[in-house]
Amino acid sequence: MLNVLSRKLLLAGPLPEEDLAVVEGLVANPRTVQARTDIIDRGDPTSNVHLVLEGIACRYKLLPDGRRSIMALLLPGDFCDLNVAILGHMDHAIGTLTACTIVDIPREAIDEIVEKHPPLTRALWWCTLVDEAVLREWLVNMGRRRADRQLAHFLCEIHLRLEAVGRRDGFHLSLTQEMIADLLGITTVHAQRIMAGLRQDGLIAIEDRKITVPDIEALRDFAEFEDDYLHLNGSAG
Amino acid sequence: MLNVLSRKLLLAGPLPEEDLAVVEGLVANPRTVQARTDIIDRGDPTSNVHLVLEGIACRYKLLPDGRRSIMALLLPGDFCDLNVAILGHMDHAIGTLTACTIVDIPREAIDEIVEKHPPLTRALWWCTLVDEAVLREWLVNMGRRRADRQLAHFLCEIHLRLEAVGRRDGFHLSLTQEMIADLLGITTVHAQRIMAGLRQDGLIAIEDRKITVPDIEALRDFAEFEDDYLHLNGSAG
DNA sequence: CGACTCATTGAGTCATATCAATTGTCGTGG
DNA sequence: CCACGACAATTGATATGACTCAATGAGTCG
Repeated sequence: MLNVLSRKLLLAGPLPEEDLAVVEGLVANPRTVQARTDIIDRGDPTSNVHLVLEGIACRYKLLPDGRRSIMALLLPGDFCDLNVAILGHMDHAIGTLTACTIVDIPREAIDEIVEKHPPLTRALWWCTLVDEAVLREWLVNMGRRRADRQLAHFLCEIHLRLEAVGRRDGFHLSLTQEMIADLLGITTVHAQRIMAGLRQDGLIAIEDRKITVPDIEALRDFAEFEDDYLHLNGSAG
Repeated sequence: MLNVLSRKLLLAGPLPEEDLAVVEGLVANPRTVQARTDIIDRGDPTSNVHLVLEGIACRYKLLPDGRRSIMALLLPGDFCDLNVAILGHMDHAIGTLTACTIVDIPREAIDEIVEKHPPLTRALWWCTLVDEAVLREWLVNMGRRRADRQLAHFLCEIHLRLEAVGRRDGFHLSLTQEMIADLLGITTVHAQRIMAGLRQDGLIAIEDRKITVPDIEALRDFAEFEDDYLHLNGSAG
């Protein structure tokens, strides 16, 4: 059974046995981090590379007035700061939303991969490009879709991303309404409103603060969701 | 006098003479492209690399209902698709907003740089990371700022980015209200409204469809603009 | 005295209502 | 393509009450 990171990297295309072994070796000494805890703060110098093994983390910024904006969700298999070392400092913070398992990877391990394992390097590169593509789609989502469709679109994406690394298991998302509001760029009150709407329409179900999707196809239709931006079709290269 | 690309790459840090010469060599056989013309279409396989020498281009997507979302502005010195070759296909289109001068760079030239010129490779990498940082800031901008402040913030960014590559010359931006609306995720009518508002407050001036900024400091204050995300301080590494 | 129950409290979250601000839609004319 | 007006829809601001859950501390029983 492969770990999440291997599963994710294989989405970019096949990897030689040797490289896969290297990947498996990277995931060592995981540590647990509580929910709502910063992993990296804005302004920090860039040090180790962090990988999410379990749970949900996010990139975020705080505005002068205290409001928060979440710019990316980091799911199992996602790197927090693979390449930010090139930039001198972090221009945003990274924190957990739920309890997480994190692996710290020494930057030298990455450097060695870049030197000695071209196929694996390519896979890592692929990851960062997909992250960027997701960011672009979020921008479209935020700019051109109403909050209810935006949430639907977002849920479709997370559903697919979790499935891609083998973490579907029924797909239940456990985020507070405040977190969802910060994700969608709306207020918590409005988040409540649109969630109530989607629930009434049977597009989502909520029990015990967990969101589930009874009919993913219906939700995709509602959101006008097209998944090409996630580049999961393995047509890399 | 260095060309725009050299100026931009030097923002990442110093480069050896040899690498600078390579950069200068890249910029050959520029061609002119009319305003509102696609350079690359969504779904296209990835081929040559394109570089903007003059004018303004953008990344954009079209929604099923025909609305457009502009996700990035490509200014002189910006690459259109430096690294997208890793992904099999373009998930968005790239088109000109104003008339542009474009250089087509064979992908092999990039491959050679990656093989033989580590400092230059690092500079190219820096470019893509800054692009991503800008994308994140746009997401914050769109999610958490009112349209007028959002426009102000956007103008501050363009001002700085043009200045960084030596293209300030008074800073006049010549975009239609529709383009600005597609940039900010609003309607053209609303774009008209907020532009009228900023003009009334003396924060921008418009003449002959060109936006100018009489007092950049006042605009920065209004937008609560912080420029750290552009990583122009040369503290790379 | 120690272990246990069980109100009380307070923080955090969710649900809902009302009113206001922002933004979209449509239409008209320059 | 820009300007502007009138009206509608979406979203924000503010307030209130219900609910959960953990922490606290008083009281009870062994």
